[in-house]
Amino acid sequence: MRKIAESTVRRLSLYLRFLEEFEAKGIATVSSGEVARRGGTTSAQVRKDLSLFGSFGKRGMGYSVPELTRAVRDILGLGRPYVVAVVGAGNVGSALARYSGFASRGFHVRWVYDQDPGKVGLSWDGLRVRDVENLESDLADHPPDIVVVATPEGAAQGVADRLVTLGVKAFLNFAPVQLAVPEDVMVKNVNMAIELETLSYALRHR
Amino acid sequence: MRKIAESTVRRLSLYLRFLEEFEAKGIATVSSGEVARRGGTTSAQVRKDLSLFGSFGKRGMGYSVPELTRAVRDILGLGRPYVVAVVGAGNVGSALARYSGFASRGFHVRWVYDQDPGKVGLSWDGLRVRDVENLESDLADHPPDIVVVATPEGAAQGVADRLVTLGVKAFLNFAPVQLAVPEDVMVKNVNMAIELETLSYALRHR
DNA sequence: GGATGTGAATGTCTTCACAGCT
DNA sequence: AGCTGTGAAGACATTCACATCC
Repeated sequence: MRKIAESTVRRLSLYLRFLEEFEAKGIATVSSGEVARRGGTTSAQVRKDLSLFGSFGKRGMGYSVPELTRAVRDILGLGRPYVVAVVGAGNVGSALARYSGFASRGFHVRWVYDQDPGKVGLSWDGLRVRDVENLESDLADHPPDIVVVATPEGAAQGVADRLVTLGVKAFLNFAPVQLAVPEDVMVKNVNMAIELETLSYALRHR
Repeated sequence: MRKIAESTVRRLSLYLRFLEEFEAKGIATVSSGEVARRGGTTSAQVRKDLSLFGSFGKRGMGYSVPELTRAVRDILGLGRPYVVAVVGAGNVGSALARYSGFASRGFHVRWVYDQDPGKVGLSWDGLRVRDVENLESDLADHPPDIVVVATPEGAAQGVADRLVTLGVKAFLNFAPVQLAVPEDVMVKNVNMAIELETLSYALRHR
């Protein structure tokens, strides 16, 4: 399949949320315009995004909500569950591990790690915080699909290196460092400082 | 000033982090190539990003770290402090209110609100959680520069409306809804589902 | 009639490549 | 010689507009 822009994937993920709402309300069909209005974009954009993956609508009719929902879920790879590990049981790790929105989309946090003996052994919603020493023994056989890195800055690269060795192919990185990983490993960075600074930039320049 | 792409602003914010590290290490000058390598981009991109705002380097020499750091901080609007309020004292709100990285960049969380009487009155690192009823009486005279919306989905729009009325011009929205606000109000959305789903998309399509 | 799907046109961002300073 | 600053070229993304089909 042809290369798809990340912006397209992000919009599909956004549309999916609306589609799930429509489905929950029992709405049978939607037009590209309705999805667009909800998502703050244009009907042409919605149609183009979808058309990159196939023809899901009926001319004159719009899209069947259940069919399109299933199609988008499938495009996004949500047709199967993902095992997630969180490394770093600080503020961020704690919030993520407890966040129920993850599981409802098929992302199951099965492991939480920390280095601090004061945190190891604590139980969060039935999930025990384990010593980061156990990474290899726990995960060597079945590496998680996705690892959330929520360690302090200094520990992130070392943890990532160990997990890459174990075969982890996708990281969601909250540590404010650029992780160095092999070509075939994906890293998605989330950085609150950047989000706030785009706001401060905008506040200043208007 | 000409319109600057958000991607440029995000990169500048990233460069700033590296510049601050270089400055802390006492490094006097950097080239665009050094910043680029650190940030996973190209030297031409770094020079172009900076040139949109002025000429900060010396040909043949590179950029003075202290001068460039100051310039980028200024571009991003970080020359002054920002008062931040957090609405919603759940997992996300709690993590953000306690996150020390905010204050070090000049973003000072001065207010935390929740609706739940069980949370109101709790003290987090010296910051008392207040009842969301008090929004107007607390903030009418001096609305915060930025409000972090970390409420449940259903409460977000109502809270945003009240804050817009109070004069708030910038929101960082963690609630998974598209907030409707006037033209001159900025909303930056942060949505973990989207981040995870760009990863699941990538895991599926390779 | 009404909404999709899609080439073509437009707009935006990134990369190239080199003149111009130090 | 080395590195910046920047027009020009190229790549990429969005919007337009309309033929096509239900």
